[in-house]
Amino acid sequence: MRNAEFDRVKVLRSAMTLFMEKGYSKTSMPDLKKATGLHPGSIYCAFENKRGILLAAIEQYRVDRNEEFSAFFSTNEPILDQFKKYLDNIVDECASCDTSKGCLFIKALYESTEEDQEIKMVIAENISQWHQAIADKFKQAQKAKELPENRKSEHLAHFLVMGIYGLRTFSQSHPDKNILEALADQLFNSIRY
Amino acid sequence: MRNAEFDRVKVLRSAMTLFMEKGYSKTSMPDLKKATGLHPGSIYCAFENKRGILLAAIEQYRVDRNEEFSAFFSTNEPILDQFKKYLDNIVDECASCDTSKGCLFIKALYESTEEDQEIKMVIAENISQWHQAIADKFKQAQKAKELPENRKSEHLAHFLVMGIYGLRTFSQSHPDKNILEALADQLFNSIRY
DNA sequence: TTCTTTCTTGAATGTACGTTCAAGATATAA
DNA sequence: TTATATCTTGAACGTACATTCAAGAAAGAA
Repeated sequence: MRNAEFDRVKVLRSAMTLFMEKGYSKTSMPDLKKATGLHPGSIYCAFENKRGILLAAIEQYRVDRNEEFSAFFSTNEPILDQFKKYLDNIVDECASCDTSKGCLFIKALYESTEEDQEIKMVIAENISQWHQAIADKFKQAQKAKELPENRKSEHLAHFLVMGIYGLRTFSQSHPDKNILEALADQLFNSIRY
Repeated sequence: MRNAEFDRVKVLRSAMTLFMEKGYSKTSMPDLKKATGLHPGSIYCAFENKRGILLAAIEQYRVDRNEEFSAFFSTNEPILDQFKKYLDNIVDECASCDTSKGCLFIKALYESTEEDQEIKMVIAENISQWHQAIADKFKQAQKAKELPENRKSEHLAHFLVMGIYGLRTFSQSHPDKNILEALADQLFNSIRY
């Protein structure tokens, strides 16, 4: 007879930002209260506990990144040009030094412990979906003769995923735009030829 | 008039292992006490505080990885063969699913916050040294005509560092030896040619 | 042996956190 | 308007942690 007052998506985006900036452990309930405007009781009612917020935030992150991916690949350009712009955007994120623009999957993966296999599994599944979406695009590019067909699209996708993770991780210590662009170029070229 | 009873290096290796397995935040003083056999007082006397243990562990990690690096590159083989074995060893670490065999630099980088710029700086400096050591080896390989000279050794080294970070991060969710080997092969090839 | 310096011990302290829950507020239905 | 169901509030609770420190132990010097 009464609906919740808060916007679930907005709350999750706030939590996402905090988890990326400070990490899960160092994000306290007071932090979440301050960022979301929600009181502990409401948070616990909506997400059960702190871990529930993380899981919901990861799911929201997946949805958001998914939409972003689709946007990059829904133009009329050649697929390789779409990939180039997709990579450029990642390089921009890496070079921005904006900690909230990192990858929540990586951040949560590195923070998850042995006891928390579920989080690892959820993220692994999300990454697999992302990998598959990339592989599908490479397959399309091969059919359109934009790419040679001597290498499997799944392999190319794995290499791109690895490269993106490398870029993101490298930028943690060396957020130098010139270097990152050169690395992205070489990565792109070693996929193209 | 009395020497400390504990072996500093052993203590730091224990701490290193804990920090890699559980992360810094989730490693508690009771954990450290159990793993090192040292009581809080002794730990605080030797390292000032928990953060001091992390800094000392990072330094020990640097020393250990440095020795390992030198060992791989002190044979009489061609330098590219040394690189191949170096990479193979990293792939083995990644595929082993042994959380203690990860990279403490990455782990600590991803856990460090904005307020802890010193940790980030220390690690960035350590990574730069590692990068330079790799670049020097590539330079040697170029002089020995093992590598073409059309790309700067510093760039090749950056690409290798990025690739290794990519492999390590990728293996966090997909510790599949076959995939990792294929990725390492492509990485190695895109440096060679 | 005795003295003195240094290291070791582990209980105690203060703090900060995740979580709970009962009282209060508010929106819808009757 | 009144009743009722649901959401919101925030104080309170228990726990676990990093850190301290004074007492005890032990090694070397005299």
